[in-house]
This record gives sequence, structure tokens and C-alpha cells, in this order.
Amino acid sequence: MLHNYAMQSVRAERRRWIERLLSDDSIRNQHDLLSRLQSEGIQSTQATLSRDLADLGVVKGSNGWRLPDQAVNAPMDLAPAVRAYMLHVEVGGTLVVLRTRTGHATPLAVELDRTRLDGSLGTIAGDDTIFLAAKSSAVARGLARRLQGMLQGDRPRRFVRR
Amino acid sequence: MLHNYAMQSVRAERRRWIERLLSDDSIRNQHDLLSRLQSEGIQSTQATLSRDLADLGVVKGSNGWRLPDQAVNAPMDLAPAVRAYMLHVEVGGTLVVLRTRTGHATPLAVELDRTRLDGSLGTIAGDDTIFLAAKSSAVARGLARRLQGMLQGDRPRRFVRR
DNA sequence: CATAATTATGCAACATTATGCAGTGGAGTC
DNA sequence: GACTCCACTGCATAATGTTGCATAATTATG
Repeated sequence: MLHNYAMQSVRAERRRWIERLLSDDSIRNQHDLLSRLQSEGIQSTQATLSRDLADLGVVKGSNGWRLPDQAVNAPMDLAPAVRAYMLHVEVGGTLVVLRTRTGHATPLAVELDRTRLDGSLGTIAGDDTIFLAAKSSAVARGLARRLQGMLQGDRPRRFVRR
Repeated sequence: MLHNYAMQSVRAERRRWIERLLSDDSIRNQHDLLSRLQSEGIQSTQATLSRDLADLGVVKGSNGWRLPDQAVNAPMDLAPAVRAYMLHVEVGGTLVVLRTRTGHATPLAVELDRTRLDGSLGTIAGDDTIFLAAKSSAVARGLARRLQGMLQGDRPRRFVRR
């Protein structure tokens, strides 16, 4: 084997990269992960990754591997969640602002995060408000339009007010 | 052995250096520490360091060793915090969006706040997401680049995608 | 069911850390 | 000064931790 002079931190760093890669990309198998790590300059083997993943508590989801805290909730479509929780949506610059009823912001934000909306950088939820950061103001407008569209899904249009 | 004429202070001085080195550098193992001490003019052996570290209550963290008080409430550099917590960073307009694993957003945001990043107006942390408001979109891009750079830490690296 | 793909693991090699033991010299005592 | 006591250290080595290789076990696919 390679026998690095500093196993401890090599291991720690490798695992940090594993967490990073798993949350970014959709890694399909350990061989994929190995390749991605190598392209980051981290040398390893499948056997070691197998052990790392076990230690990190990573589980295989339908869409690749997921870190434990991301793997918890059951998959739910975004549209039903939006219909259930979102009151309305507006845009300001690169920020999409969603309003919900009090206490409903977090569950909706969770759903927004899980659905990896294209161009969405992330969300922060308060009590009845969600800020969704978009890559650009054009993307923000597009996302808002899509979210707005979900509201009308199977409901009469006139219900969307304000 | 060498037997200095004043053991007491030799020991005390060595331990002072150990504390200093551990809080500055990221020491990866006792052999590293030994080398660093030698380059400071302190002669010792791995066995002695092993005992010193045990006496000092030093613990092995994910990022090397940490002194006991540093292990808890961390007067920690930004870069180590970024390497430990940040999964990735992106920009949308004047907003820098950082992602962490669930529950890690707040500690990283605290660190970001403590480091008075130039052009940073403030941060808001959710559960796994931080919004950092920048003075301008140019500043935002610059900050993101700096943060991204911290990920590469001590390894010579090529490029950063995304 | 057969075969391929993917993941897990026994084992040996190496790395890192801990410790039994004996030697040394400073401090205290007379 | 001579003696004793003992904290401290280095040496040698034990104990523990990590990894790659080879391959077994498991899971997916036709």
C-alpha cells in the first residue's frame, strides 16, 4: 500500500471530500466516488471507501448515496408540498421569497432543498418565510414562475391571490 | 540521555512550545511535532511527546490535534473551520451561499462573523445553509473564491470546478 | 438461474501511539 | 561531600489503528 506519513489527517481529509462530493454530485457507486476523489487529488481504493462510507453512516438512496442526515425523510414531490404550504412567491433580485403559514416554512424549505432545483443555491427558512438564493435574477424569476405554476396545479386559478 | 542541567524548565518550555505549535499549525502526528520542535531547537523523542500530550489533555481531532480548550469553544481560524464544515460555496448576485452538513451552519457562520471579512455585510445561518450578504456582486465573487480556496488547504492542487 | 456489477472483509504490511524499564541528575538531608 | 529519593527521559518494544490487495458476499440484470 501507499503508506502515507500522516494517515490520520489523510483519512480525515478524504472523508471531508467524501461528504462534499456526496452532497454535491449524485455518486452512483464506490467506483464513481473513487474517480471523483482522484480528480480532486485524493488517492484511495474501493476497499477504503467502503469502510469510510460505513463509518460515515452513508446510505444508498434511490438517487445515489446520501449522507445520513439527508437521507431521512421520505421522498415527496415538490408540487404537492408547494400546494400544501406555499401561500405566495415573489422575487427580489436574485432572491426568491416564499411565504407560508406560520410554522410551515421549514417543511417546505426541506422539500425545496431535496428537489435540486436548477439554479437554486440554497434556502433559509424562518417561521413563515423562506429565502431561496438563486444563481442570477433571471433564474430567480424562472424559479418563481415555476413555483407559482405549481400552485395552480389542480386547483382553480382564482385561489391565488395577492 | 542528554540530561539538561535544568529539567524542570526544559520540560515546561517544551510543553509551552507544544501548545504553541498545536494551536498554530496543523500537526498530524507525534513525529511531525517532534520535527517542528527540533526546528525550534527543542530536542526530544516520540515517547516523551506521547507523555506530554497525554498530560496536556490534547485530543486528536479530525483536523489534527487540538488542545482541550480549543476542542470545545473554538477560537479557530476561519480556514480550518471552512475545511471542516463547508461543503461548497456559490454566488448569486450579492449573496454568497455556503452549504454545510445539517447542523453545522451556525458554527461556521459564527466563524465567518468573527473573521471580519472585507466587504461582508453579515450572515444568516439556517440549518445547513448560510447566506452571506456582500457589499456588491464583485465582492461576493471574491469572497466565494477565497472561501473556495480554503478548501484546498495544505495540498498542492490544480483546479476547482464549479 | 446465470452472470455481471457492486460492496464487504480477512489478512498482512505499515504507521502511529503507548509503555515497561533502567539510567540520570537535581533536591533534600545529614 | 555523600547518600537517598524520585521526577523525568530515552530506548526498545508492545499495542493499536489504517490501508491495499485479493477475494468473498451480496445485489442487480437479463
